[in-house]
Amino acid sequence: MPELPEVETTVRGIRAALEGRTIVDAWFDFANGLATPDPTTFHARITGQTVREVTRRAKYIVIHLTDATLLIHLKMTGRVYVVPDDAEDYADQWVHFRFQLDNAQQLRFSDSRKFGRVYLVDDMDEVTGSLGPEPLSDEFTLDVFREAIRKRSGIIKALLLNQEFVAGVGNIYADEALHMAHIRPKRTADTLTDKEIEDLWNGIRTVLQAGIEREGASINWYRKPDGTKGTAQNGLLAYGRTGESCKTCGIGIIEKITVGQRGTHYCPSCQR
DNA sequence: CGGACAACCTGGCGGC
DNA sequence: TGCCGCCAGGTTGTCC
Repeated sequence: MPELPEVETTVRGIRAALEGRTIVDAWFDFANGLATPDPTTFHARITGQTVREVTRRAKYIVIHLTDATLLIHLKMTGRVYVVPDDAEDYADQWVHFRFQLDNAQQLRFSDSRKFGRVYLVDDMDEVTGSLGPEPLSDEFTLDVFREAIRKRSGIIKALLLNQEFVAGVGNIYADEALHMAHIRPKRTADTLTDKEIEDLWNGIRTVLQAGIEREGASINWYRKPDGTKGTAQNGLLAYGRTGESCKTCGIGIIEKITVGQRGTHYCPSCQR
């Protein structure tokens, strides 16, 4: 489910309810969901810590505590939300982690497929250290992107999904960025012209920014922390539009193929 | 470096 | 209605 725009929307949605609160207890029922540390250490350590700040790095929710950092990765079906202790939510049926706050509210982590992971570490770099640049940051300049592309030879879509190359792009926004840049997903990085690299750099930033402005794409599982849907799915031009007419050129019909084991959508007419 | 593939899990949907 | 196979927004590890 969640890519950079969905995680950013989630972070913005839980920030106010978490910052300044103290975690007084923690509960979970799926041990594999706790990546680190071991359950006993986790419970003992997180209890009593206060939330200083809530941020995002790539697709990770980063909760900075008094003396540690809690990271949550939503993977495909994760949702997090903060609600009163006695509140009931549709997604509760898949809740595997609860963090009890000091104001009779809980941070809940729901995840039907159980792919999501929780980390409690001294330094977030232990988890996020190998990630590539944040595509919407000032550091991610066209020059930086061009130089990085020039060192690569692999299939461009797979490269966009490689979190060590660019952090936060997932299957939806990779397809959308390539569509916007008129580049076929199976092209290899070493065939891209300078113009195409620039268009792709623009495309990545544009589709991610648009995704944030629309508060994420709710195609299937993703919901904002308040339980409602984002609207980015309404603005997609390639992803999920198999068999439909291309809105960009008005000529092609969107095709679906497989690239690197992922469903991939593109217009054979205007993506070359 | 890179590509193919299996694993991790469950739910929803289309087809028969 | 029921069952079956397939698909899914992500990542990691293995093998070649």
